[in-house]
Amino acid sequence: MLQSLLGYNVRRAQVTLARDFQQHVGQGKIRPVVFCILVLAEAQPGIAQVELARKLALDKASVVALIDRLEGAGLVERRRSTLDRRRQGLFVTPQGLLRLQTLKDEVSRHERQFLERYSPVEIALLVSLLQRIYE
Amino acid sequence: MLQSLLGYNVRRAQVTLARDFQQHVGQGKIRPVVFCILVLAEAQPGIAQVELARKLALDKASVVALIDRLEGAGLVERRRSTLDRRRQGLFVTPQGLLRLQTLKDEVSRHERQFLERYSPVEIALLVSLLQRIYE
DNA sequence: TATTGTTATACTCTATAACTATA
DNA sequence: TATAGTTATAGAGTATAACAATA
Repeated sequence: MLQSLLGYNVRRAQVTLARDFQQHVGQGKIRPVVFCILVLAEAQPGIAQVELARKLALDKASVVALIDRLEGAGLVERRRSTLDRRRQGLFVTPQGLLRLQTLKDEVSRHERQFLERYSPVEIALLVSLLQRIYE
Repeated sequence: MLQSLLGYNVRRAQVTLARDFQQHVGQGKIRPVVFCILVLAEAQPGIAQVELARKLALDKASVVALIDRLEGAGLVERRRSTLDRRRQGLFVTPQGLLRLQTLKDEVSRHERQFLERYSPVEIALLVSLLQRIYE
């Protein structure tokens, strides 16, 4: 009966993926959300923290704490925007880019373990069905 | 690029479902995990706490805390097994059964909001694809 | 007035480790 | 020795509220 609930199945899948991520990515020190921040900042240098919060469905205050640690580790830096001085654009440092490359490889290996269980069509389908939940 | 990651999509879906659950079930006081415990205890009266932990992918110590609160609210009770005196079987109280019925209705309404977005075939497919991740 | 970022704070959720009582 | 349950504890992860600076 539990197995028929969408919420139960999504939660079990999420827990499984999160634990495997922790075991195989960044020696357990990089969380999925932090990885996402790095990826987004690389794709869109100078991205605002509010926008990260929106894209990751977090409160902006939570994002601040995450970036504090990333900045402390020298992987990103904040730069005040000259156009809108309220904004602190986020940039991945050269060291961060290097680290990100390693992380991406680890994430790929981690994901592959699960993607292997599907055909390409099934993966595309699964992703698109999941997006219908949160989009 | 993030959108192509299985982990990202599952996480976003899970967060969306969990927030909606909190808004629509048990006045925000019942968490998904707690609901699951009630359902499992109803389906299998006297179920052991270790087994709940296993089925919900939690540590047994975490289950103890959850059941403490359920017991405090009078929704379940522990009864020492006479066959194996280490075991504390879990039983839903009459009051708990009443409450569970309400919760089930609320969960159904909550789930329906999302299930509406799919055809029956798609739902079955989504669930079966998700199970391949955690089974 | 609204928005960006920040700080301080508190709460929830979970695991770990060490323990007991039973087996 | 192993298992079921418990306690104490600590560490995450997050949100809320109040604030400063800027628009």
